Amino acid sequence: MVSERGLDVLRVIVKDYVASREPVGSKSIVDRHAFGVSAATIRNDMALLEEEDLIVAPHTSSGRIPTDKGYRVFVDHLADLRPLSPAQRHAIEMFLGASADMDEVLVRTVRLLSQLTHQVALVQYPSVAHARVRHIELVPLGSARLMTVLITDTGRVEQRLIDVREELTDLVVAELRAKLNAAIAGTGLADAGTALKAIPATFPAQDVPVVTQVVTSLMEQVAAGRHDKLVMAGTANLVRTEEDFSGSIYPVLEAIEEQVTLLKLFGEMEPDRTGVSVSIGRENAQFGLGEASVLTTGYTASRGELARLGVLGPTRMDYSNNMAAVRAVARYLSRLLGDD
Amino acid sequence: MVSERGLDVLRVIVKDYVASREPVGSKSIVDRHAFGVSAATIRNDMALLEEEDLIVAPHTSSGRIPTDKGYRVFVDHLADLRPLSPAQRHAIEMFLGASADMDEVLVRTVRLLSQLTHQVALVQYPSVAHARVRHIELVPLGSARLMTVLITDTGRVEQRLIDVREELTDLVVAELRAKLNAAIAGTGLADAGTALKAIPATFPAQDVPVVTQVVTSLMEQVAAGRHDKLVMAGTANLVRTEEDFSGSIYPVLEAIEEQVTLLKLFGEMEPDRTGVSVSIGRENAQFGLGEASVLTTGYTASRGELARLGVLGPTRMDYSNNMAAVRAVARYLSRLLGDD
DNA sequence: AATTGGCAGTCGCACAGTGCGAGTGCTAAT
DNA sequence: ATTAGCACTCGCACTGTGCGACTGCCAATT
Repeated sequence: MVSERGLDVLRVIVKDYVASREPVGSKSIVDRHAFGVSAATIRNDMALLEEEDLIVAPHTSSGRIPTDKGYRVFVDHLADLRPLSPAQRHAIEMFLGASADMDEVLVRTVRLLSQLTHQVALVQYPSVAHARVRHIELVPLGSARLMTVLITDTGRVEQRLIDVREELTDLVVAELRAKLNAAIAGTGLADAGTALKAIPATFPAQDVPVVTQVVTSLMEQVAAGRHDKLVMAGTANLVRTEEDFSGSIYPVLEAIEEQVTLLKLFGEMEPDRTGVSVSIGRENAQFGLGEASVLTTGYTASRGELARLGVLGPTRMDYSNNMAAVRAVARYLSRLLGDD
Repeated sequence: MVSERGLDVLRVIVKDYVASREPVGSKSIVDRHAFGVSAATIRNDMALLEEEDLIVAPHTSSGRIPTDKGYRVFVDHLADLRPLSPAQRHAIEMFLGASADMDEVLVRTVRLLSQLTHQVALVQYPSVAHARVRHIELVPLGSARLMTVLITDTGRVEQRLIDVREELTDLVVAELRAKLNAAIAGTGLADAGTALKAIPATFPAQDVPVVTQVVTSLMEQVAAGRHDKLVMAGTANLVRTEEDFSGSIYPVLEAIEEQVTLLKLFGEMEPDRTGVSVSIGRENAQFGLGEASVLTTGYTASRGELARLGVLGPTRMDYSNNMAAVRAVARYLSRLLGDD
């Protein structure tokens, strides 16, 4: 069994390794930290830790580095949620200053988070699942193309192009627009589908096919509106930490560009005791991110909608600082977007 | 003076170097290409080319590699616009199949382009400068916050958040919405500002301050709507070509994330004889991209609006293929978005 | 005048050999 | 349980060396 002091040893191994990127040996531990025991004792503790698979020696007679399991124990039991530095608080305050449109807010948030953590930052758009339709707009583009715009009361805007097979006169467009808005403005996205179905029948026979096409597309759009979007910043930071990935960071960058993967990962993560959910190393292997860790937490947008934000970086990252930053930014963003 | 054959030599040096990433020597040239002369003759030509600063030897007695100037001459005079391979054409056709909303189209386009070229691909959103206002929507969020949505007839949607200082009743919002739409629906973005100014005066005195605030914000939004946006894909490709950048690719990735930089660069590039504009190596030094090349061309969105798309990669890239791909994708996108 | 074969000279690079130092595990003593 | 001592293991940085690729120049050839 690993002793109390043994866990302290694990803690400093994680900290020192994260800071220096070098395997840490028993000697350097007693030098840098006041343990009050000799190096040999530390060595015994380290042997225990290695038996428990919490640390490994990359090669005979070098210092030890934490395993994924070691990081897990560190995060769950040992990490002190270090409060943000004054400089970091200042950065958040600065950012809070101006508010613009929603896209802009999320872009600024994600940049802020990436600067605070020096990692890749991710912010999920608020979900539209519980939103209500605020307005539908039809925009004819040329003679055979129509753009539909769906605005929800949570501020989400979805647009879509339709190639209409038959001529669509301005008159029909205007009528359709009016009827659509009358029918579904105010209804929840979940119910909008049924409200739409009845519309085509109210048109003269010769317009039914084309109107049906438009309405069908709109129904698809309503259904598809639930898929989520991500904004991202700080991919350059991945390069900075390149040495922490054994092979190339190419597959990591690929996984990141494939947002679907990340969204799935986001979906699977549940918050832990600190409110920040952490997924470490091989726990992400199925997503091609076996050497990366992901920290996320939720934030609330308007109308109580929940979405997530977080950071992604090498397994060897500063969990204490990054967890604190993620939590702080989520709070600020919630306040900024919330209903008050 | 560089002879006709000398230029041929430059051409094969560029081609071979791009393909192999290794300095090319006189021997390998006569081996791989049927020049009908001996290596010594090629050596003489190469000495000439070096005098003209078109190629250099990275170190004594190694093969030669093209200079930026060499690439420039290659692009301007020697590159054959190789037609796309059947596989590439196929990829474009596949992509053409489905059409969805505008964001979706641009995202798919940029991914396609990055796959065709194996470089970072960039697509600029169509400019809104000449657009007309189609609809304005006001969405109250909570009690003290309002979201404004501006839809143009080119399919661009701009949204923005306002913190209203005073209570804004639903009644006032509805009235304001109606008046706004009556006043500026159909006017060009350029004229919208003046049309808006008169609105606040038509409200009862106690509502004037808050209405003025909303209208002012909208005017800003109209003015700001001209700033452009980029979508991007394939940053992972930069990592693949990392060896082509002398230092780290970190500054390159940073410059790319700073979209303002790229937009400025886009703005400065004029198409050349082939319709594709090329900026090579140190020509981009002011943007932190001194070891990169950028190929762009224009495409036309609906209503004849012009925007640009292109790729960015290491100076040592396959210009022939990439120029062809950029041109082909621009054509397809123009057809897809065009008025017909 | 252009081209060619020959030849000496240069220099990067891959490779093997070596010594150093950091760190470990084990054991016997406290 | 803790400690000092010690033999042992390896990674790593350094060095020297031989090889090969390529060039530039020159005298001979067409």
